[in-house]
Amino acid sequence: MKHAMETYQFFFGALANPNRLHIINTLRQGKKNVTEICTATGIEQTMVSHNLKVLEHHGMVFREKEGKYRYYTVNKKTIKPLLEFIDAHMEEYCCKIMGKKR
Amino acid sequence: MKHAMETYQFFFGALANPNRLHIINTLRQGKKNVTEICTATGIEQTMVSHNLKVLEHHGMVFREKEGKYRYYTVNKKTIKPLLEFIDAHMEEYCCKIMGKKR
DNA sequence: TTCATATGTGAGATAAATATCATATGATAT
DNA sequence: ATATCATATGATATTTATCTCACATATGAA
Repeated sequence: MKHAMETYQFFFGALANPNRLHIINTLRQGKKNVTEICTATGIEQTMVSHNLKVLEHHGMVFREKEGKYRYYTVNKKTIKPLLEFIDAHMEEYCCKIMGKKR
Repeated sequence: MKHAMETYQFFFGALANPNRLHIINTLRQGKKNVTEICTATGIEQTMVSHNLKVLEHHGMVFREKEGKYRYYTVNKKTIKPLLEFIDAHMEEYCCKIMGKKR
């Protein structure tokens, strides 16, 4: 059943990256344009653009044009419950693993 | 807030891999030992062992010893709702993306 | 139109994850 | 004790993802 599982690889692959998670996290505070994301996260602009493209393609963020700016918002309907679900999983099955490596 | 996000990278990193997803999928049918996982998935034994180790470390599967066999079970409490949640996300935000690349 | 600011894209360089191989350990049977 | 089957581990080879750089496009201002 490799086929059905490809969907999940697609999904998880989008989120298994520190820069993308950092961007998602900063967008949880509210919508931001690319430059604002850069200053908030300290990530270089072209890297931010590359990663925003991935996130948008995976439905994790949305984009809206405003003049010369592109404002991005996080997909709260997906991200919020997902992160909460993971918190619960980690609490129950991986308590005290983080803090060490991997 | 890179710190809080590391947890999520840890979590997603465990699942963003085709072999590990393949193993998880085959374990959904019921518990299997390593050799059974190999034949069911077609993945080489050492690769299966390496990946099972990762999955166990992340609380995605559990292991129980039975004589010379090690039986693995999937963490249904996490995996089942997670995959269903992703199905819903994909349906709503990524419909018709899969089938193409990435 | 020309310039400055904002953002996006492609390609090569770099880093990280995965696969493979050789071998180790552990258990049961002979 | 030895042989065999089951599983695990470590090191290197290979693949894949990420980062960086040079440049492209787009918008609004001067």
